[in-house]
Amino acid sequence: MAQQPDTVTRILDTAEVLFAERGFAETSLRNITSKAKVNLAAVNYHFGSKKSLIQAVFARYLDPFTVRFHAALDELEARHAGGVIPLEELLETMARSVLEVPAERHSLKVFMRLLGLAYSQAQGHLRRYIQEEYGSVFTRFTELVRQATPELPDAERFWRLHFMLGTVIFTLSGLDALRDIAEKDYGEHVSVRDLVRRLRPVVVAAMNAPLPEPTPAQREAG
Amino acid sequence: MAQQPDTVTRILDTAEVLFAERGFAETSLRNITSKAKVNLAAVNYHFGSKKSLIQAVFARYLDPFTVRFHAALDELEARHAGGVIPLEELLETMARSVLEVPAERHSLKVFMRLLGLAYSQAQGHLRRYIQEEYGSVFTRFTELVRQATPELPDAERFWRLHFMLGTVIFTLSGLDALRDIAEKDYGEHVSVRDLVRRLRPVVVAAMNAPLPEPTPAQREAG
DNA sequence: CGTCATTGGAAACAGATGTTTGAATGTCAT
DNA sequence: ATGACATTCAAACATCTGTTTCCAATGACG
Repeated sequence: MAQQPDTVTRILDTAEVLFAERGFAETSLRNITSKAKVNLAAVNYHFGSKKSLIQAVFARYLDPFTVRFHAALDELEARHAGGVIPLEELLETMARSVLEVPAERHSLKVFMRLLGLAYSQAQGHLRRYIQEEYGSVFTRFTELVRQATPELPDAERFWRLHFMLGTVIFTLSGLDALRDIAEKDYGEHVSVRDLVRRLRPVVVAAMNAPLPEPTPAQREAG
Repeated sequence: MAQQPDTVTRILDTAEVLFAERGFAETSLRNITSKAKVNLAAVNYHFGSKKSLIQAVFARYLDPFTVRFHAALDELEARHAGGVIPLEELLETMARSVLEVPAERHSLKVFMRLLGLAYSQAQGHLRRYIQEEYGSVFTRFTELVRQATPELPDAERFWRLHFMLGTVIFTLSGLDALRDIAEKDYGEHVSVRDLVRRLRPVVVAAMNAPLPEPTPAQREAG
């Protein structure tokens, strides 16, 4: 009877799916525990609180991701031996790292949807937790992007990176809904890898877009 | 004592702010009514239910928006008299219509944050409501975009439009958090108009990006 | 001035929520 | 087998949720 995974794993497996489908506030502990076939108290026993459960769900994705991404960046830096890494390769590496992690065990859809929720849901504790726990990888990545795009003003690069973050998270986290529309309208089934293929030239073009016209004030000053 | 706006308006004004700050599920009717200084029962009396209140909050933004946007598109079509409207002008018109509406009475920040929530929150009823009520403007807009970008395959244009929708909604709905970081790191205060200025070349470049490499299967077929 | 429909408000409702409790059960090393 | 420990379980807890009820206040109209 111990053929199925242990309680902690069953809770996490169920919770991540329900969270991804309905959000955090809209998913009760009773939803989770009944579907996972564990006792209600098990969540508070193993995780302490619902907040901690949410963070644990994220950690199970983000911990392996950061390890892999750091390793991939190490290898990339070694390959270019002190030189500048082209933007395309940086983006490619990030995409590959994101795609690899959930492929092992979980679904990319869930992963991206969770990331989307982390940004959009109130849940201040989550943003803080992710920032403190995983901010360093992002910092390392943005520094490499800075070297790859020396002609971009810092502020402009900052905003464009976030523009593209929005593109990716929004698209992949709302994928199910969009996929339904796309399939109905164009009869074309869209896989995640297909979407990444479509995203690549768009993101590159966006990062390399011409600078915006300066405001009148800036024109006068510059 | 009737100097302040009536009950319905006070409820809507308060609700939209709280919804934008904390999401729908995380905002209780008691939060709203106590802050708006109206009786708890007033919400159910005037709106019927919390769901309807949420929809009413959206309607107060989207109704004027669709009117203005349709009018702006009418004018644009008349100006080009049957010819094709350039993509830049279409995007420009959309941006102007979005910016105009909340300027009158409410904050753009709230408006965009609500749009972001409409996509990310579960709230199936909301997506359905918005789609049914306001889908036609979006359809008209996308048809004009189709004429402006005849070289793009339909599916590609569909996805790129949603990529850009993600860029804009994600950025403007998480604006407060991003603005804090940007100001801390670059000392530069960022207004919404400033952000729109930065978005313009990025969105245009993204829409005009080269087509993605075909998949091996497509290469073989095509 | 009196009538009556409409709007406002305090209280109560039924149900759901996260969390805690204390006993029962299982699992090992001794 | 016994004792120590970790886990599971059913039940209760207090609190919060959206909604409804019922009565008082209000205001328009004959």
